[in-house]
Amino acid sequence: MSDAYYLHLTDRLREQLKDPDAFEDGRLPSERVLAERFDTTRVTLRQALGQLEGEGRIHRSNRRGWFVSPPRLDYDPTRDSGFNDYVTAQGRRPRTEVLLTDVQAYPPAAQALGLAAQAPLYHIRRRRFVDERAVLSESMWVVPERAPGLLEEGQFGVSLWAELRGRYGLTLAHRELRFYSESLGEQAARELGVAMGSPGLTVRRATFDEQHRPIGYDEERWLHNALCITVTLKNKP
Amino acid sequence: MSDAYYLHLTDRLREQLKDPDAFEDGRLPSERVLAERFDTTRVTLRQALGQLEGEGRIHRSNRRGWFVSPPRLDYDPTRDSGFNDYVTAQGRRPRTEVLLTDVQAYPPAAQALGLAAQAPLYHIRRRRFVDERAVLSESMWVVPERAPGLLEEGQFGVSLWAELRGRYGLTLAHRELRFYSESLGEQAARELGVAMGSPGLTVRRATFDEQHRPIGYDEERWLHNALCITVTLKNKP
DNA sequence: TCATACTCTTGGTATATACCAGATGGCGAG
DNA sequence: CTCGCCATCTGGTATATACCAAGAGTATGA
Repeated sequence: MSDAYYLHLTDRLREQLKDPDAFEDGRLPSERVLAERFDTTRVTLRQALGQLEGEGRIHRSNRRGWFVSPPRLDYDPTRDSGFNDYVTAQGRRPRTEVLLTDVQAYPPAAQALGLAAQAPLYHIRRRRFVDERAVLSESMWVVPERAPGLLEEGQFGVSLWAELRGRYGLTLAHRELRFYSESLGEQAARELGVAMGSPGLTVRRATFDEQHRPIGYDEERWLHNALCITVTLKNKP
Repeated sequence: MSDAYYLHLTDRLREQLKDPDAFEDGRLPSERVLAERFDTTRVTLRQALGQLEGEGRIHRSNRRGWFVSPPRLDYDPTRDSGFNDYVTAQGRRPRTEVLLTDVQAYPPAAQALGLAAQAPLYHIRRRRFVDERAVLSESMWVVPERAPGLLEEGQFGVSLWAELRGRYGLTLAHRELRFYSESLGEQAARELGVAMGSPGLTVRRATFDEQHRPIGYDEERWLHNALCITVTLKNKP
């Protein structure tokens, strides 16, 4: 079906997107304007926009409009270099907001860490930005015994891992990562300012120290087109 | 907007999906039937189905219908255990089809391997099934000097890595992986029997031997809800 | 027997239209 | 000047309808 009309629209839009100055502020005209310009309906136009969204070329901010997507962020979840470090290293501007800190039990975290389901854990929920665009909503659970008093200090805006390493002398020796593609749920969508059901990428990570004792667990929800996961490794037995 | 009607539809469908025997052959009723049953239009119903598709609960086969999705396959791209091995290990039934073998230059592969852009490479294109559902379309490029005569034998249906290891004594010592979420293009969508633009997950992998000489490069296009990437690692410096 | 043609069913694409709900920015009151 | 309201933008949801194109199975004919 390469002759569907909406595919012609995607082609024409793709063409325009190549010129970075075509849209002021990286903002596309409204759906109504575009539909009229291409002499079609909003329904069909939205099909074309959805296609480009899937390709990672554009994204939308809930009820604000469509925008040209910047290049994906390279992200290596096997390293514990902080978000701020690798975003800055790629010439982008990072920002972090702490949404919530509390103590709670979270059975999936407990299970991944090999703890009792109702074991209380330090919980930190954050939202992270690249160039003022919210791209990541994450929750982190830390085993209290590994980092007593962690929540009291509250400088999580920087690097939580640096904190764990520097203040508590923890070594992250062992990691279990899982990632998969899944549309964003209601909470994550709200926090990232996108429509519920927008495509997303989930990263779950459990970390352990050298004695294989659990340190923490975290769940990250990314806008799907905001990142490219990169892993470099050698000599896996 | 948790009160949108289509979200009620997803809730009701989700409920029904919990009962594995609710749908014969894992097949959902047609869109027309469902729309009538829920007293709505196909347009709205498709919105609900799209939501469930994004969640990975159902999937569609092009113009055949909607189906309940089986559990995701666990996949560790850092290991070179063959597709057949880990699919079987998870109690599923693997199958592989070789679509094409030839010699061609592929600049992205060459770049990832540090070779001249027009360097000829062995090329193998395959399609892989789990329980007779096509879930993966992949292309593999191998440096001819590492595996002379590779294409002549033609037993790629089993494990290509085993072949490289056993017949050519190659050791996969170094890997560079990249993965990201991206909708499926025309070719991959056709080969997997899904609609173009369906959500997908792309894995790119460059492999090197102990002397850091390039061995091969491959690109995998997965149905997004068919897999969960799992990586376990220790003591990354 | 086997390939071909037809038919029915399915999802895929499209038009036209309407109203809802959140984001924004300007205007006016304090 | 600042705060809060409100008109006006935006995308989000929904109805009703029509036709197209590919899959699947059945009937048909050599």
